Amino acid sequence: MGSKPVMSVPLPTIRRLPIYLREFKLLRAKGRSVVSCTHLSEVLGYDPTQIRKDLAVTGIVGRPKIGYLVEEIIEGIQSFLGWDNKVDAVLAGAGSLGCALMGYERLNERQGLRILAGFDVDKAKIGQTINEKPIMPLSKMPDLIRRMHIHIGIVTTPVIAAQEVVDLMVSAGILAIWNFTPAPLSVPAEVLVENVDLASSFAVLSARLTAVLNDKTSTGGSHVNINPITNADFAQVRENL
Amino acid sequence: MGSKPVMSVPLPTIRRLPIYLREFKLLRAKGRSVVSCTHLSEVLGYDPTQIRKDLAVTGIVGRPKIGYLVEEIIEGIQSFLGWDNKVDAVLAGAGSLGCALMGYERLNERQGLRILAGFDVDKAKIGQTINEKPIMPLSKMPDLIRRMHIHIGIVTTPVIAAQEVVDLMVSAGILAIWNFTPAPLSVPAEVLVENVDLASSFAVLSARLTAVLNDKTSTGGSHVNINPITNADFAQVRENL
DNA sequence: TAGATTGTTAATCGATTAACAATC
DNA sequence: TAGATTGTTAATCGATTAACAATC
Repeated sequence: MGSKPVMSVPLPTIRRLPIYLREFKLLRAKGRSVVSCTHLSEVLGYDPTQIRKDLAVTGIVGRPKIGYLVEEIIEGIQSFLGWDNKVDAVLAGAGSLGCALMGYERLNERQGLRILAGFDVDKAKIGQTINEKPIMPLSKMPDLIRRMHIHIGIVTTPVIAAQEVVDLMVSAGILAIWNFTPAPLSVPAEVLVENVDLASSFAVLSARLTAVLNDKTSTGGSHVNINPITNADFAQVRENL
Repeated sequence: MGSKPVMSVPLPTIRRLPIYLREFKLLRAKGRSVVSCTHLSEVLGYDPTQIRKDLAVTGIVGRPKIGYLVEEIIEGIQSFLGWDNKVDAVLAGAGSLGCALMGYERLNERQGLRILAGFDVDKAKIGQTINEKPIMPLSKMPDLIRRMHIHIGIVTTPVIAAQEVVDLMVSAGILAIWNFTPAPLSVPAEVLVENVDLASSFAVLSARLTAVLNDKTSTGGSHVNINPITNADFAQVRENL
């Protein structure tokens, strides 16, 4: 409750908190009850001062010479992130990614995100259950959101359907959208959107790898496989089965 | 070829390039042949100056009064990212997320990432094919990486297996790792790692939503559903099937 | 031409890192 | 106590935004 307004907390800090949290839980499992930033810094590769600043947003204070109490800082991070209470969500688009998320128990156990149901327009999917969660017709979604006061909507539809589905979610009262499609969603100012953009992530890997490989070839380095694989190569892959 | 060394290009810029690329392709499909930053700015919500700076890294120059040639800038972005050539990858961990990625044709069509095969230790999965790509025993992975000069490894294993699998990949010659597990991987300095961390992404949504909801309650705002749903609620969900 | 739009240089903003006093 | 570690203030670094001359 005494924590700072979240808007003033740097986004990079928020993104790092789950990484600290995981490490603290790992250390707790190993029986450690106190941990110093020095130690965390070695494991995670972050600057110790940055770690202190990051952890400070939770309101938890460490002890000079000792470090942070593992149990206390775990509670603090979870409370800051809202992961100490279960929160309900709906998911739209029961394709392979959507179903993977519905079956992903860690979201529930660690992050407190409980996906109540998936929604789809595909008759073949409707009626199935994934991880005990039903897949229902999309037409039923707004009513469920309203009746259960659900705040979080997860979008794993084909990109073409994303905006339409989001409009449905928003008008039914959804406040936060976790968007797994590449569509740039338009929502009212008060609705939060967090994008998981695989293309953006892959771009980083790809651009840096391209630069590395170009460097190697231009400096006459080792052999680089520029050409696509041949049919013969593919036959070899199958052979290995 | 004339492009700047990628290390000097800001990471946020690289992450935005695929977003521009998608928009340019959309505009091309609509028959547009030139686009201005002003227009892009309206659609994507970025500052026009930022868009100009971002696009400049590709080496493509726009025309004053006109804007960018759609076809030219598409080529430029793709070339900068290395998406104009197919690149081969292997995937370790054929769980639901791994299989979703193997079946995700857009990675191949848009980003030029061709996943040749998936690897797993589960006998039940080995021998299956996803999207015409075989799932093979993990023990065969290093040999395939070596023989086909594969540079990219995708890690979708359980977190416990991640480091071990990455070690296998690295010693077989993998140069870049796309990590979908929450494990902080340790690799030699020359190996690139890009993490897709669902927990970090959800943390942003979650922390902001928590802050919003706390605000609402403390200012005596509208009803907020704090309590977990009841069994009766769940019965209602099922009823809707 | 006039005006829209570009690329670039300078100013601002925000996050990271360094320096250091406080403290158990 | 002495030394390790904290929290905070100041300095640095990097990204975004503003200002403006160049140009089709």
